[in-house]
Amino acid sequence: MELPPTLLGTTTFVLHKVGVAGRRALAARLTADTGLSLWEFAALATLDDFGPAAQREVGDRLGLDPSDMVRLMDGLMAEGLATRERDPADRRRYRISLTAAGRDALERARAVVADVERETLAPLTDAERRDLHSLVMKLFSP
Amino acid sequence: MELPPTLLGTTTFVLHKVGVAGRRALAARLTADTGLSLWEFAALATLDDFGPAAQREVGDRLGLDPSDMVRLMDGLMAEGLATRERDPADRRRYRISLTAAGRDALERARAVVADVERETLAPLTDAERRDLHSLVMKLFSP
DNA sequence: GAAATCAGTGGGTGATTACCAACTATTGGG
DNA sequence: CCCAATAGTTGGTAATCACCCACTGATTTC
Repeated sequence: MELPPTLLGTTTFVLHKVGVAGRRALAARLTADTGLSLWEFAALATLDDFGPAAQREVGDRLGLDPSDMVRLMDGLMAEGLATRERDPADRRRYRISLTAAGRDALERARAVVADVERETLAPLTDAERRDLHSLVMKLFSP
Repeated sequence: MELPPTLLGTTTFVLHKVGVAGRRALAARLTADTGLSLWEFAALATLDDFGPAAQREVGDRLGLDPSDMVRLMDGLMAEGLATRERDPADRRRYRISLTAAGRDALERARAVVADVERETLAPLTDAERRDLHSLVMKLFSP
């Protein structure tokens, strides 16, 4: 596919293409190898990185609508990866915790993610990967 | 929004977020300032970079389905930005050409794109922008 | 000159994403 | 004690994207 120079010269355009392709590869391998969706992986990672939290808190961190969080969490409960208990201090909130199975799934998912990451960044040297990461982090504001 | 380190440490994740945000900003400003969609801009740029071409050829370059190309081109015709003539050498094909208005719209669009590009890449120095562009180009295969 | 191929067209589908409105229950401030 | 705000839930909608199939008219291949 010979794209026009005008588009190839636009960093935003190429950045978007590469980002979408990377995400698709990641999502495909993640569901194939662990059965997790990207959002499920993100939620598990959030719970592991920050510890048990209310549903709303996880949703806020990930920028996910509360109503979508419900459905996401329903899935995690059904698969036995997390537990949902009412917070005794504030019975409106849940306290979502990872189960042992959840931590296990997360570990496997991390390995898959690292694997796909290596593949999609294969054209770059280690130094270039670090450069790329620091550059996109500078652009990442919200 | 304090995202979990696991996600922030994943280049693909940050790359995708930045790419999508950039594309959204680009699309919004483009339609606001010129009335063009991103695809319309891409099609105009393709026609300008490579000269008049068949509808199918433009679609192939952009990776767009033929049936979607029809609808895209219909829009460009309706706005008077391109003309559609049968190729006398092969009357199955069209010969799509830019009109003067089309070239004009493209010039204005280019300026908007350069403008938005400057804004979204503002956190980077000129050298860093060049680095970023060459890095993502290395990752851009198809 | 019949058959296979190709450009363009019309009319869809299904997945994804990202929302929104309205409701329950619980809580905290005044 | 009452009222506003909050956490969670249900049941949607709208936009976008990336397809797919069947068809027409024109061309190439055999």
